[in-house]
Amino acid sequence: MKPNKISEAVVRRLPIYLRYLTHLQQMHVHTVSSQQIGKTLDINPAQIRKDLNAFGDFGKKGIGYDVGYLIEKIKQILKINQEIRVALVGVGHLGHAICNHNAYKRDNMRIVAAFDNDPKKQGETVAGLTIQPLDEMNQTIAEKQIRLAIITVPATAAQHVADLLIEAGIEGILNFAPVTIRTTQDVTIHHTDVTSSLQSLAFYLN
Amino acid sequence: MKPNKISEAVVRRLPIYLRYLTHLQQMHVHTVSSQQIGKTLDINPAQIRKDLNAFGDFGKKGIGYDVGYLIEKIKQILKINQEIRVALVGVGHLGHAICNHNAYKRDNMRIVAAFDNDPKKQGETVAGLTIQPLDEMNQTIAEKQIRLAIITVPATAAQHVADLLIEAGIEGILNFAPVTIRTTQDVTIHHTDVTSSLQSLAFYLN
DNA sequence: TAGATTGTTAATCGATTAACAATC
DNA sequence: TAGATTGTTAATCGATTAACAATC
Repeated sequence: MKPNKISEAVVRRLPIYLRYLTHLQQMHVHTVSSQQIGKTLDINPAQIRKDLNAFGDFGKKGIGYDVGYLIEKIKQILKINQEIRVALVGVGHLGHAICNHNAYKRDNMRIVAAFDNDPKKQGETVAGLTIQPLDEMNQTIAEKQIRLAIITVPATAAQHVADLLIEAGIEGILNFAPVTIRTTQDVTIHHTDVTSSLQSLAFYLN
Repeated sequence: MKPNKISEAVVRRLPIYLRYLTHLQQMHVHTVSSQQIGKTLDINPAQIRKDLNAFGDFGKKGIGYDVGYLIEKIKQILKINQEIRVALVGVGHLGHAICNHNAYKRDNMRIVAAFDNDPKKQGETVAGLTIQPLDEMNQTIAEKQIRLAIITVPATAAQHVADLLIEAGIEGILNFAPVTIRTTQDVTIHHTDVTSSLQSLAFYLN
């Protein structure tokens, strides 16, 4: 693996490659070219070759990429060749949906704890998990070796919840609350918000 | 409004600005500087001024931006100063959550139709909407003047559903299915996928 | 060998940021 | 006036793409 610094754009494309390669594997396709990947995913083939080559020489000139080998390599790069345990905070409609979706899928990102500050929800289960109060976060995150967190609380609570999570040692956060979360710590925070996404779509209306 | 071409990066930031400005308005703040916005949203102030200035001279030198005025301007730019009607296809856990969330919010992006190809779901209601079969899509989209669509069906069905929506005259699609949707038509397609987002987060684990 | 495709450089393109005159 | 802040240019930085030698 070449240790040049990797841009976020590349990191965001890797899961997209992985998803398509996994699909190819299920179709029993053993080899694929950057051109074929590019055509399917609407990405420039040179871009794909450059992205992959930043981590090593995975392809064969004149042949292409071995699907199974490339899947393994990308999983290594993304560090998802091991189970990554995830906590979810805020079991509203969206949190509920994400928990169920995750339980149904079989991949290495596993939600193993769910928290909510509503006493009425605490003790109930979602996707097989008992909903816990926020003050159990520290202990549970340590005990279960949870490294990532998903925030699906209202905007007003999001920063506070993030602070608690970071304090508890979480290394990355995926935030669905419509607010920008900030931190001085070395924690990666990705934002995603349905409303903002829809609003930016509206810009392109004729 | 200056007619230079606007990059997608800018369009994605506009809703973020709008969100914060709306917050300021609720706090009865009347004026704000690019520096203040930048500090809160973790965005370079020069970036913010440049983004906004691409659409007109909205600020006052030495003073800053009038919050209410800027909100109106951004809404105009995003074309959300009118109600935009949205269809949702695929009423699973996620589709359900998005419908409920949208019904609860009071903004101008309104989900007014929900479709699912499962006969058991058809006729049931979600967030006050009767779930309809896919073959009613064409008529409903025309009648209700629906312009955007949210896809929350499984990956295997997503491209087909997108083709139907585009055929029905939809102008933009927000796709939550873990697959890249392609089209030859002039339709904007944005992708968002929880699994991919989590996977890219994992890259930054120590 | 001929055709295909990678790895990689160089060129291009675009986005971000610094800096400052204008001006409130 | 002095301080603050925009609008905007120029500089910088980074990402994408074209092109092609290497080679399977």
